[in-house]
Amino acid sequence: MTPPVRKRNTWQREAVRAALAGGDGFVSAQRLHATLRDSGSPIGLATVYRALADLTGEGEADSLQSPDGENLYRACTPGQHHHHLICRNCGLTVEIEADAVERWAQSVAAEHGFSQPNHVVDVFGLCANCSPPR
Amino acid sequence: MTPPVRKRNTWQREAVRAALAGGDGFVSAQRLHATLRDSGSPIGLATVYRALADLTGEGEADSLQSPDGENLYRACTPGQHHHHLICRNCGLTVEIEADAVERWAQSVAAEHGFSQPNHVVDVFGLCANCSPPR
DNA sequence: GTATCATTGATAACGGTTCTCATTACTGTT
DNA sequence: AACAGTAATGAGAACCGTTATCAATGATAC
Repeated sequence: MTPPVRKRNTWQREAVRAALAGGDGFVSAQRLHATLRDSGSPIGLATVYRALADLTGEGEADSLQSPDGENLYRACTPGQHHHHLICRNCGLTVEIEADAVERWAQSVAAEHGFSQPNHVVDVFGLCANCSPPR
Repeated sequence: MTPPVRKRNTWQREAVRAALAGGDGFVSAQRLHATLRDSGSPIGLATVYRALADLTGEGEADSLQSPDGENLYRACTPGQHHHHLICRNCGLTVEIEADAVERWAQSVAAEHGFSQPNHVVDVFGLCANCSPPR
């Protein structure tokens, strides 16, 4: 029914996907753009934003808000839902299991008559390396 | 040692505190400013931001980021740590106990060598009134 | 090859927040 | 009560991340 042409394959989109997959922790769109530019890609900033939004929508990337209002992105196994432990100094990210929290969010929401719970559960801290010596 | 003059009492600061205490759910700084202005206060926007930042720092207000990047504020009993269940349609807010989550965040952080966990745990959803009929 | 139309990218616009700096006014002292 | 010192204020500019605009480009179907 729907014509086969929905999304076109462009090297730009692929470059963003690759750059995201290559990175370790969460990256901001701007940082990703800078990285790509430094690697020689003449990709535009707007395109990076668009690609990231698409990837997030398709479940190929995970996004979250840093405490200072930036949107951060990270490659992510599709469809899988999990949370993160992020070092607020170096950006190191650990994916964490949160089944318990998952259930808790659901039940707490239901308990108060809320539907479609969209929880935000992320822990920012200092990783072992970045923790103060004492 | 430190001179007794640290913070001055101004009607502006008090007005912000009062407006915050009067409100029900979370409010954005801009909305709070508009409300104050509508009530006749000639208070400036920058001052509202400063007052909110101060109140948050002193633990008299709670702040969180809405999913679209705004900072929201709410009066809060000092020193008490809790989380929120927020209706993403009407803004209704319910304070929720999260002892379990609290402990979970601590242990998960410690488990991975992280210190000073600063967790973000908030649940956005649709309250009973705003939920779709079916 | 050609036509179509999603995608791109430079730049402008936008919205929230912070900064600047001259002015105001709270505070402790005289 | 008047004063001096100095936080605090406020209008507007500056900032920063993000989104919209729109002409040019190029991937895809035929």
